[in-house]
Amino acid sequence: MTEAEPAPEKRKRGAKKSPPRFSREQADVRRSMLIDAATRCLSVGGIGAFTIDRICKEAGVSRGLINHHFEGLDGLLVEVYKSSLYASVNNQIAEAKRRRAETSDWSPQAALAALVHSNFSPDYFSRDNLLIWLSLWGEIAVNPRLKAAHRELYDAYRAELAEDIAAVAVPRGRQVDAPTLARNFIALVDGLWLEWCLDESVVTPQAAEAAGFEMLEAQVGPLRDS
Amino acid sequence: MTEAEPAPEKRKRGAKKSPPRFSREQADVRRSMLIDAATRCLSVGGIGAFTIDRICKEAGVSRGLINHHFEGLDGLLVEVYKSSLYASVNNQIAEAKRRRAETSDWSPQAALAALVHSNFSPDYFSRDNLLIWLSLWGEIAVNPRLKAAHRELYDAYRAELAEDIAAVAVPRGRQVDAPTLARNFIALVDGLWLEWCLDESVVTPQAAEAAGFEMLEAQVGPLRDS
DNA sequence: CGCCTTGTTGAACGTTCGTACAACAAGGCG
DNA sequence: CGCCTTGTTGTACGAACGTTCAACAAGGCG
Repeated sequence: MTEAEPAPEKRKRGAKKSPPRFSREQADVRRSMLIDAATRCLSVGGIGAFTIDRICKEAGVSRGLINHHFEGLDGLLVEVYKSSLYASVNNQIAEAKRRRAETSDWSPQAALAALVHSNFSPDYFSRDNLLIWLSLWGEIAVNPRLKAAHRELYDAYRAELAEDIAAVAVPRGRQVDAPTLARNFIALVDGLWLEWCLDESVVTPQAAEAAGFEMLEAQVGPLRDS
Repeated sequence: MTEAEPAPEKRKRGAKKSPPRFSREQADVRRSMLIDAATRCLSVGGIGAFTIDRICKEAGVSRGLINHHFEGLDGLLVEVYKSSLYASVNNQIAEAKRRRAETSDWSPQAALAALVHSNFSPDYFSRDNLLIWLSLWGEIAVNPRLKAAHRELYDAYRAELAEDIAAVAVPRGRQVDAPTLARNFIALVDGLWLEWCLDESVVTPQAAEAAGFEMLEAQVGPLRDS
């Protein structure tokens, strides 16, 4: 819009060939662009900014493109969920599984500490990211399709965390209700994250991480011995 | 709408006087009706159901009434916040203050236990109620006016909880960081509440209350001695 | 009974929303 | 160079949105 307009009048036949008005992209590339733009809108204006007009303007494309690449706006929202939440959580699960399998390189407590720590990395424990989650939580509570996906995702994450906890507690001879502890830990992290997003003066990411470790260490013993 | 319609045709002059088409209410009464209807809409459909049409239909009044009693739809949202969240939290604070002042009737640990317990009462720890909070959290993160109100409210609640914690810990000779513990407790409760709303199979209100007490008792000693 | 206040109505308006679709053009291919 | 595929555009459309406001009428008062 702000670029220099190249002669608004109709081009004569003899004029030089006009520059391309747009570029064609592979379907995957364009989908990623739209998902990224939609995610950006969410992190700025919440679910109220999740509209065709704003997303397309943010992506720099025309209004018709979302319905060409996705099943309506709802379809795009599901893809944003998968791309943002699903991908990042599944990534955490996959890395945790890998660490727990490599018993030669990773002690159980180091693997658990790494999983806990990853919850508080700036990429994840950020305000932008939380605003996306907050918007999606509000939708998950209402949208059955998202709700089912979210349950499956959280179940997997909770199970992985419980396994990591048990892998530390059992050799130490500690009697721990690992699933319950995992559930409470996740609740604490989400709650601290929420508080931080609504009022950043209440808690720092460092303090939140300390609180998370303290909850676990109270039951399974020290995890941060470095 | 479902009432028997009394003769749709135009009434003749000689006909009996027609029944009132609506009833006039005091401003306070009508405001309460609209706030209640708006709250109901939020608890059912989230922030997406917070529209003039649905709220007025839910309240059984015409579309023009919201703008007559409130400063637009945003004004009504602020009133819903004050009515739902503000009122219930301030109520908890007031009761906690009263209990803590009546040292003859309430021991410090009983007062703290009562405050903790109130977080899990069915009136408060309910799915309907959480959907309202979830909707409002999403708005608080975006709306500066709501954000300021929310910070003030949570600061007051956190301070009261910290005082109740200190009132138990100090006589027992326990060294406790009461403000931090209060903050972590609130985060845990909100997180458990959130998890329960998104997937009720993960946690029960009873289990959530147990988790809350355990977090506090790990630092200040037993609270539930009955 | 008739007036008056004012809570209430409902239509009208301009805006924004999501979707559909015909027209367009970019880039590959022969 | 011209055709063809298909990603992209931009308009059109109906529905729903928030707001405004003139008209209405319910209920109190004299």
